[in-house]
Parts: sequence; C-alpha cells; structure tokens
Amino acid sequence: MVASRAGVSTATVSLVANGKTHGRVSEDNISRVRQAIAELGYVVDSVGSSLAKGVSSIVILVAPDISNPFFAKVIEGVRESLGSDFQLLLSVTEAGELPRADDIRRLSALRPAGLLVDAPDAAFLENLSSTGPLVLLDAPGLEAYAPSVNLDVASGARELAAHLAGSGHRRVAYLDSVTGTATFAIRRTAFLQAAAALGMSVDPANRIGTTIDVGAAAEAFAAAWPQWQQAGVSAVVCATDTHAYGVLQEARVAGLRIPAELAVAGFDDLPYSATSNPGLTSVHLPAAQLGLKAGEQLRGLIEGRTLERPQLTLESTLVVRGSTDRAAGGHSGLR
Amino acid sequence: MVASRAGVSTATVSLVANGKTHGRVSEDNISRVRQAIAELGYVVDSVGSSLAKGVSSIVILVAPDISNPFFAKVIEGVRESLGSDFQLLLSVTEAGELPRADDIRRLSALRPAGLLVDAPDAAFLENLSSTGPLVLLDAPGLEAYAPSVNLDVASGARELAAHLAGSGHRRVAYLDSVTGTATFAIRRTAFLQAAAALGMSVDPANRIGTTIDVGAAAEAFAAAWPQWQQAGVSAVVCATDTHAYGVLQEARVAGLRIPAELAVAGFDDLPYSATSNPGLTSVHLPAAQLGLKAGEQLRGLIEGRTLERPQLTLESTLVVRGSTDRAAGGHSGLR
DNA sequence: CTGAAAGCGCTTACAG
DNA sequence: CTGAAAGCGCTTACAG
Repeated sequence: MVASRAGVSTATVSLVANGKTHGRVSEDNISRVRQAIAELGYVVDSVGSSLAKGVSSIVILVAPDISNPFFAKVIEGVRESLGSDFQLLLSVTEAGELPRADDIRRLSALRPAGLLVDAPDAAFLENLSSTGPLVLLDAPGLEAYAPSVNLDVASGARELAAHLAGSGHRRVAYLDSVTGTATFAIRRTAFLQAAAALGMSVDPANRIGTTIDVGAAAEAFAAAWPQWQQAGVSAVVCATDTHAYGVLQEARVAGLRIPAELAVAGFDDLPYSATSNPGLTSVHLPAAQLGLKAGEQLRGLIEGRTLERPQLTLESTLVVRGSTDRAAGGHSGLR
Repeated sequence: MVASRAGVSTATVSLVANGKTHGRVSEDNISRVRQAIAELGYVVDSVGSSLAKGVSSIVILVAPDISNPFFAKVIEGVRESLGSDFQLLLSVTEAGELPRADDIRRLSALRPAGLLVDAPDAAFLENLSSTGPLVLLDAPGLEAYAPSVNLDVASGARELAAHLAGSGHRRVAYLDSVTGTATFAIRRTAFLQAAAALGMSVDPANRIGTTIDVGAAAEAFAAAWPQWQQAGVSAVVCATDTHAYGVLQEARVAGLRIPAELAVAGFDDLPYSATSNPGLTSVHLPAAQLGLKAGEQLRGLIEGRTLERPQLTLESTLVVRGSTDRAAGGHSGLR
C-alpha cells in the first residue's frame, strides 16, 4: 500500500481512512496520513475492504419499475439519506419484474451493506434468504417481513371522495389497475367506502380495469363511456394518473367538457399532471419522502441501531386541479 | 470452503466453478464437485473472487436520465447482451447529471468488469480516469474517447423532411431542446438542411427552444403560435416527442385540427406516441438495439477481443402516424 | 499510540 | 489431473 510510504504502517493508514482514530492514533500521524492520502489520491479499495469486513458499502435498491417518474423521486430521496457513505446501485430487472431467486443470490454475493426493496410481493420476500439489513418500500400488508415505509393512500382516497361529493357528484365510475399490487386494492376500497358514506354510488357495473398504460386506459374508457353516460356518471376516479391520461385523451377526442360534463381524478400526482390541460386532480404521494425515510431506516439498521419505529406511514394529500374543479384553473391555453 | 468437503481441494472447486476444467480436471471430479455445489446451493463469493482476480463481475451503467421510457428500452438491450455473467448495476445520480469525479473513483474502487456510459459530455470523459473496458452510448462526436454505439438521427430527420415536403408543407416551425447535447444539434441541422433542399422554409424566427418538458413546450408553443400561424406555418417539428406532447396538448385546447391545420412530428418514438390521439409521427430510435450493441461491444472488450468495428451507428426510421397524415389514422375516439 | 500478523474467500502459477 | 501455497488489498484483534 503506497500510502503507507508516508511514514506509518498499513494498520495505521486503515485506522485513519476509516475514521477509527479515537484514542488509537496520534494527531501527528493522523495528519501525516491524511496528507499522504490526499497527495496520492488514494481511495480505499472497496473489494479488499469488503472482504476483510465481510460487508461492502453497496446498497442495492431493488424495484420492479424503474422507468417511472414517480420512482425517480423515490431514488432522489434514497440518495439524499444515504449520502456518499454508500454506493447506491439499482438492480435492473425486466420491466415490471422483481429479481428471481438466483439474481438475488448473486446480488447477495456482492455483500451489500443493505437492501431496499420497492413494491415487493410476499413470494419474493419468502425467497429472499438475505440476512442483512433490509427495508421495504410501499409494501402494505408485508410489514411482518421487515421494517417498511408505506404510503397512506387511503387518507388521500377519502379526501378525494369528500372533494367529489362536495362538488355535487352522485354517480362515479372507477377505472382500476389490473395488477394485483396491494396499493390498488387499498385505493379502491378506501375510495368506495368513503364514497358510500358520503352518498355517492359507484355501481359495480361502472368499475373497469386495465394495465397501467395510457392507450389501454383510453380504449377501455372509450368502450365504457356510452354506458356510464347513460347511467348518469359525472366523475371517474382512476387508480393511477397514467390511467387518467388515457381518459383525458379520449374525452378530448369526444369533445367532452372537463370537468363540466365529466370530472377526472387519479392517484400518484405525476409531474405531467400539473402541466396537463386541464391539470389533473390527483392524490399526491410523497415519493421523495418515501425514499428518504427508507434510506434513513436502512442506515439505522446498518449501523446496528434498533429502530424506534420500524413501521412508518407517510400521508397522502389531495391536489385539486382543473380536471375536477373549474375554479382551480391551471393555464388556459392559447393567449 | 464447505464445497471442498465433497472430496477435492478448493483449487479444483474453483476450477470447476469457473469452467476452466478443460484438460485440468477429471470428469469424475467435475461431476462430484458439480453435485456438491448444487446440494449446498453454493454461489462463488464475488468479493473474494474479485479480489483474487483483480476485477469483479459488475458492469456499471452510468446515465444522466434513467427515468425515461426510452432509457428503459436501452437497459433491456444491455441486459440481454450481458446475460447473467455480469451484474448490471445502474449508477444513480441526480436527475440529468453525470456522476462527479469522486463518484467515479468510488465506482472504480468496485473494480467493475466494465463501464457503459450513456450520453456523456467531453468534460466527463476527460475526468474519467478509469482504465477498464468502456463503451459509450449515444455520444456523437466523442468517438475519440472510446468505442461507441451511436444513433443515426440524421437519416430519420431527412426522412421526416421528405415526408412533410411530400405532404405539401412549405413553411415549417422547429421546436428545439435547449440542452446542449450533440444529438439535438444533429437533429436540427439534418432536418433544416434536408428541408431547404426540398424547398421548405424554416424561418429562423420560427425556431424556438425549451427544456424537455411537456409544460414548458406547451407554453412556448402557445406563445409562438399566433406568429407562426400568421407566417403560414403548417407543420411543426419537435426535437423530442416530449416537446411534441406539449404542442398537441395546446393545439387541442385551441381547437386546432391536427393534422389539417397543423402537422406535428417529434423524435424518439416514445411508447405514448403510438397511443396518443392522434398518434404522433416520430423518428424512431432503436433504443433496445442501442443497449444490445453496446453490451456486446463491452463484452468483447472485457473478453480481451479487439473490436472489429469499434464505432457502430444504428439507423433511425420515420414512423408516420395521424399527427401528420390523416390516412395514417390511429384509433379514432369514442365508438 | 503503534506495528507485525492473521485472516476475509477466492484464484492461479507451481510442483508433483 | 491434483493439491499445497502464495497472494489479491484490506481490517482487526493482539502484543508491545
């Protein structure tokens, strides 16, 4: 080790590089080593270090859907809380898939300092034989497996129901997501329950579902609308903003006035929802916070702390825009 | 090492695990070791292996913009070509940023088998002191730094110009991206040149630019349209599909008939462009191929081969849809 | 406070 | 064809 040529043993260099000098290295040596490190641009070889320590400085983030503006925010939050002490690396799988058992084994062979898993299912967690620090994101109902950070989508769903009821809507349609993720069941159930309590009816016949895809949602809406219209539906709630974009698209084609003839709302509050015309009313989910908190929890675990609150839930809030509220406006087209 | 308990030395196990048995291990031992490996679910510890070999099985993909449907396709291609011999990990940076020098040093300390860098700039490559296998993606003009796989956006731009000229357009506007990336200069230059050759005018006054953002593009178009209209502009070409979505959005609000009163086209052919209404005419870029070829080139480098063709260029092609061609149709709204 | 030494889990000449 | 041994770059008891 070249750095040791600046006066001391490799052991001392290691101590300094790891900040474990307290009461073990003289001030004199500390500064001498620091200078040598700076001069040589030395960076601790993480492979050697990992082998000796039994663990690396890599944190692996596993997620089924990385190409998603919502997820980009989550990542930002994770980065912020993890800082530069850890290398955040994204596990890349086929779109919409979680890594398979042998992928996981290979990832474990990297000896990551910790694992962050977004939107897992029970089967995945069952297989996950990893023993290291683990935090789940957006895994409602799976709290038994590991500390997790969840989103309280139900509260936002109730706010949305109240908003629509307050705007005078009485018959509402629901455009669901067909993926079996727990969050969608929660969104639907919470909304339906609150709607019923507020005197709005969501006829089972007026509930449909598609994949999370603008085109699919658009087609499904186009096919369903005549019937919904006949049934007196004046508002449609979509399980995701992506579904809602499909509805907005078809509604424009059909010349439907929004929100006068049809109010539209979604969940997620994706960036595009703020700039679309009309703006899309949506249940805002704190993506960056989700990442941030998950990162903090994982740090705690890595540092061997016991988490005071292993289960965290973040609030969702309704953002009202032009798609349900004429007054909410948004920018209004050509000037 | 537990696996060696199945009869032989660790050296033999290592040989089998690495497939270096040719003429060095007896058939007998090979199968005995294989069985032991299977029984114990043994996976080579990549940290120990990396240290001994001096290189890991990690391939790091560095990119400024991971939350982009186009990029998701690129990743798919990379995965396919890299297979399971390498761990593909995404370096996560702030949105739109490439990693800084010390990030890179830390990544290098992981001893990656290779590096894939998407859309870099010269400054980044200057700093990149990494010595290992390196392949650039979408880095026109930077071929001097490393083997690269590029996109021939110019040919698509020329096709687009021919298509618009053939549809009778004479005055065209251009909505550019303001980020300095080389690809945008190429898109613009190629289109303008071909347009001029075909007798279409793109008045400098009818060229504007915004960030890659639907809202920003929508506003800019809204502000510019009155003048464009007065100037007789009948088509607008956008540097990205994202820009075009903004134009389509505002055009709908204004009640502009598309493509009759205004034809709109973009670059990238994002998934949404196929399902929007009208569908968006766009220059298709082979994202998955880009990733696939880059992965193949990197593999070659890692395996010590000399690349027969270190510089690859993939063709772009025009996809004509309803936004420029009434006949191209697309699905047509409520049935 | 300091350094020599063992060991992390592998791979690879090397001698047999 | 096979195994003992050295070594990859670090960290961490341990003895001083």
